[in-house]
Amino acid sequence: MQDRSFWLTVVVVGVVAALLMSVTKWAQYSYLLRDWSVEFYLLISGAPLLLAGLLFGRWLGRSRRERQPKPANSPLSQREFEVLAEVARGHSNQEVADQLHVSLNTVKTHLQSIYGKLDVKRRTQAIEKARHLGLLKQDHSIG
Amino acid sequence: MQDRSFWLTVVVVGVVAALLMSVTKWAQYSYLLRDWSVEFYLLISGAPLLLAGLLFGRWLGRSRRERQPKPANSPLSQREFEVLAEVARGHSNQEVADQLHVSLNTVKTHLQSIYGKLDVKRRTQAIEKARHLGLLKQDHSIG
DNA sequence: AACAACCTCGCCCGAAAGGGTGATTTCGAT
DNA sequence: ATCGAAATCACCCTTTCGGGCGAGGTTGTT
Repeated sequence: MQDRSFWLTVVVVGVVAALLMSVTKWAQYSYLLRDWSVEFYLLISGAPLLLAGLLFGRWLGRSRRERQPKPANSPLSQREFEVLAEVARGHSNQEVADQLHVSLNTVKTHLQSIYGKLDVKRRTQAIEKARHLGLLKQDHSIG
Repeated sequence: MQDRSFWLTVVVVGVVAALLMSVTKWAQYSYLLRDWSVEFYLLISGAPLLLAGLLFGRWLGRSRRERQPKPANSPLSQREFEVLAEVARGHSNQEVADQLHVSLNTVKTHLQSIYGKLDVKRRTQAIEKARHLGLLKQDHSIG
């Protein structure tokens, strides 16, 4: 992955590492720490740990996810249904990606298979057909 | 106007004029006509008349058009409602333009004001909101 | 183990949609 | 007569979508 969430993670880790180093530096000036010794490397090693934690959190969030029910006779898979439901609420692909905690490319891939399964060419057609097939409720309500 | 229908008209008129000239030429060779005289200019002057007829037909078709009913309390104008209804059926802007016999730009302009009136940013949102407001029926049915 | 289905993601490209400006015409109300 | 809303259209530019490719990992079934 080389998209938003990746770079977001990089930036976050970078900022946190910088903060940690600043704090260490301050502690040094305040004579709380004598030099860049054990504590420094300990704090710096915290960055990779944080990164690991973030990735693990992402993985966890992806594993046990509250999944909204889908019709049993649906040609769409669970995930595809979730994507289509978000799309039907008027969200953009990016918004759906953020909502479902996946990348933009993943949403687009899901949409491709949705279009294939429903035999349509556009998202609006997919919505209309899904509604026609009883896969979507009449009103998903927007703000 | 400098789009599809314009150039279509130009092409049609051009082809018809060419045909007329060919017929005249043939008549000449067949000794039915002696030279490029009165008949020639008469036929050639038919082209502008045909053009005028086409434009008039277009104007007529635009004037008395069967308009589908719209909710009385709608914030949308008659035409805007028609556009939105077509969009809700899953049609592209170009398809809507063809359906309503207007240009692609006109459809896009209508959509802009629709988005403004419904306070949305995308066509899917407009559909959802209109459905929520009771402006659109649940099922517009697609092929 | 092998297979299919599903979920995830990246990259590239072309088509469609969105956003803004400006303009003309028509028509009804003031 | 003028004023505004509606409808029509063009041109420009940016963003979003759609389509196709490949490619991993997981899960469940045979």
